[in-house]
Amino acid sequence: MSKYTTGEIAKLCGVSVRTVQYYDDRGILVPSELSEGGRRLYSENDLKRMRIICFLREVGLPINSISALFAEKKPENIISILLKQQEQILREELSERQTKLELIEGIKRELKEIDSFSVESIGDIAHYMKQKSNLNKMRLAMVLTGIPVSALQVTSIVLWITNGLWWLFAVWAGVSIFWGIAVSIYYFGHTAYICPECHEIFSPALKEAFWAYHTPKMRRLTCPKCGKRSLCIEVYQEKEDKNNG
Amino acid sequence: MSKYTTGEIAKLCGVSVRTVQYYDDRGILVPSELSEGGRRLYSENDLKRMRIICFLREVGLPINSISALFAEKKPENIISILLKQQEQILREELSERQTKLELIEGIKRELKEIDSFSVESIGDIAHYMKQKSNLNKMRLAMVLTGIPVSALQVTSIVLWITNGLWWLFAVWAGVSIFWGIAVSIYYFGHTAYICPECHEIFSPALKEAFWAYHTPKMRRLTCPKCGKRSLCIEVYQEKEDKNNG
DNA sequence: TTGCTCCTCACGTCACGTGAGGTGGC
DNA sequence: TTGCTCCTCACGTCACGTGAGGTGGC
Repeated sequence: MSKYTTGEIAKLCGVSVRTVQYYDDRGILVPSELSEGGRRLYSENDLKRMRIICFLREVGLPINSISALFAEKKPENIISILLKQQEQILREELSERQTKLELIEGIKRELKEIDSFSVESIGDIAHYMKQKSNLNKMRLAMVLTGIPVSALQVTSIVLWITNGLWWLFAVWAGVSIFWGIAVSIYYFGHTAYICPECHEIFSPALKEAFWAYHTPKMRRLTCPKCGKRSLCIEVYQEKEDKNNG
Repeated sequence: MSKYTTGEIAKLCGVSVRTVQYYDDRGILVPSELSEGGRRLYSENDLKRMRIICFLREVGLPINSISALFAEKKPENIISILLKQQEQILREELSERQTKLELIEGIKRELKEIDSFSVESIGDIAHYMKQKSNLNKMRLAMVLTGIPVSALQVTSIVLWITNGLWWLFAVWAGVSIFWGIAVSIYYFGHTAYICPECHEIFSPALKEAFWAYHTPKMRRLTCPKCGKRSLCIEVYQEKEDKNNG
């Protein structure tokens, strides 16, 4: 019977000597023999067991589970459960990394759009990205409520031209003005802006915000804290009573 | 100026109190004030900094990197590098989990095909799976070398029927017999079999293996160790001089 | 005798979680 | 006075890596 030393086992299984020693400490691969000098000697069966251990480790099973597996009288019963659990864990870890990657992708996109960026602006963008879905939901809701108003507009114009029905157009005018005011109040009540200079989050006066130059993501506003006028990132604001005096 | 306690900061950022304290220990978020009783008091700016830290942690950046980032005079220079590195790391971790998942998928498939399985058979299957690509490469090579032989066969038969050219068929017979012997020797020289009973890996005698009943993955052979005749898994064998006596 | 391998401590890793035992603040 | 929050140690996690200082085996 050929016997293997620690180093030989390590080389055959592609791990470090320390790992083989560690598996002895943890009791999952105790050498079947010790030399007079106290050195570990592994048998052919030990090598096979080590190969099994290495495979289970490659799959990601923790040593405790491997230990439990070998302690079991009928390991067949437990192995498939362990593998299923491990599969579940791996899937979760996968989607976790996916999320992190998407966060990085997101911030890289946003950083490209900003010319002067500081570390603080990362905080701003992070805030913006977290509230992004809320913001998008609100915008979608606004567009959806706008559909009947637009439909009324088209109908009223068509009927005015074809049938001379002027009063429907007048109704549309009334409704659309009311709708516009309501939507504006709602919208600016639920959005806030981040000053790129001092990173203050503020809600502008309705009339300033309404007429201000803006892009889909930003609006040129005057920061109430630093007083500078610049393009501010729009973010969603949770409705909460303000207690800043 | 409103001041936040440890617990408030923790709640606002969705982390534990211990985490806030830990960030103080690590020096990435030192409270701007302490109460007389020695309690941490955080300012509005501290909260913003904490939000940045939390975002960077969510992305997976280690605390050392965050610390380095804040220590930098021009953090803009370093942040994009850090994010790129992190992206790289995440991609590697992703493919690592992918590999582990594929290993589990593989072993689950193999386990289904075996009726009586023990933990040792997992070692066998792991061995088989590792050598699988080698085995497939060899089989492909054999098929490819077989193509000219088959082509010769078809040609010779066609010419025999249409032109009465019998000698080409004779040539084919000679070549194909030679090819068959050569391939068999090569094939069985590079494959081994695992006994499902005692998990011994052995190379059978050529003539037994050649005639034995087999499936694409297994062959019914007699194990030289335990003497039992059973369906053995075929594995690839690295060519190496054997020194077992 | 000289390399090489192996041995046993024992600390370090990473970002906290989890008590223990004590105290501040409403 | 009573809960509640917060404080500081300090150990535990997980699978080894990495010396240090010493020794076995060819």
